[in-house]
Amino acid sequence: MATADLFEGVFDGPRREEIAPGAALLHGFARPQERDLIGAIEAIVGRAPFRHMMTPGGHAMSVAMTSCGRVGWVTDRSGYRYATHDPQGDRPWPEMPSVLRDLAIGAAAEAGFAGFDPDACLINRYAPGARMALHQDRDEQDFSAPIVSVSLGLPAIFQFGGMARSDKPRRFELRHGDVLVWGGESRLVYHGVLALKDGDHELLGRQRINLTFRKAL
DNA sequence: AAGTACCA
DNA sequence: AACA
Repeated sequence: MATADLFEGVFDGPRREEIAPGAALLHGFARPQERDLIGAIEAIVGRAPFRHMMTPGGHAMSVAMTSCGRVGWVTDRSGYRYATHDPQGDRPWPEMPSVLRDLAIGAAAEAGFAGFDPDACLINRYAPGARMALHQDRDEQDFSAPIVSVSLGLPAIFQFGGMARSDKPRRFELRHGDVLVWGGESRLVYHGVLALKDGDHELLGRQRINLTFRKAL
């Protein structure tokens, strides 16, 4: 039996996988802070609840969203944009907690993007069946900053494509504690998430929570 | 400038 | 599951 088999299914510390130029999958990077991250998310959601936003085409998104930080990403019939205030309640978004911000900065540095200074963190909740169609993150002002994506709870299949929507996406499983960073040549790649398979995560139950850090302004 | 992570 |  190979040594690796002895560790099958056992957390053996962070592992970095370069999946494309400028893109790194940091397996298990967020595991040490998992409880603090979940606590911080609960506090944010208490003040800015998850909601299903409307696409410009008038369809409710299957993923429920909220934000924290200087600005949050919003969509409604008038389009996509970053806004300083939560449209539901017209209050500023909750501040970005240090445990979230420091994790994102650390992951970015680990992936080769030292000096990342996120001003927005979009928090996405996937219930079973929720998905995210292939799209680009292009509502930010400065594409020199990477995107940092933290996965918590149930695993999901992430699609990582190319610069053209027609480029066939590759698939990667994103598990609890994984952090995916993409920037540089990969900053504008099309990406998405397949419909979430049902399951029961020991900390988060029947859901996946994704944190996406950006420099929007 | 137009279109958008949506749907069938 | 990907496509038009």
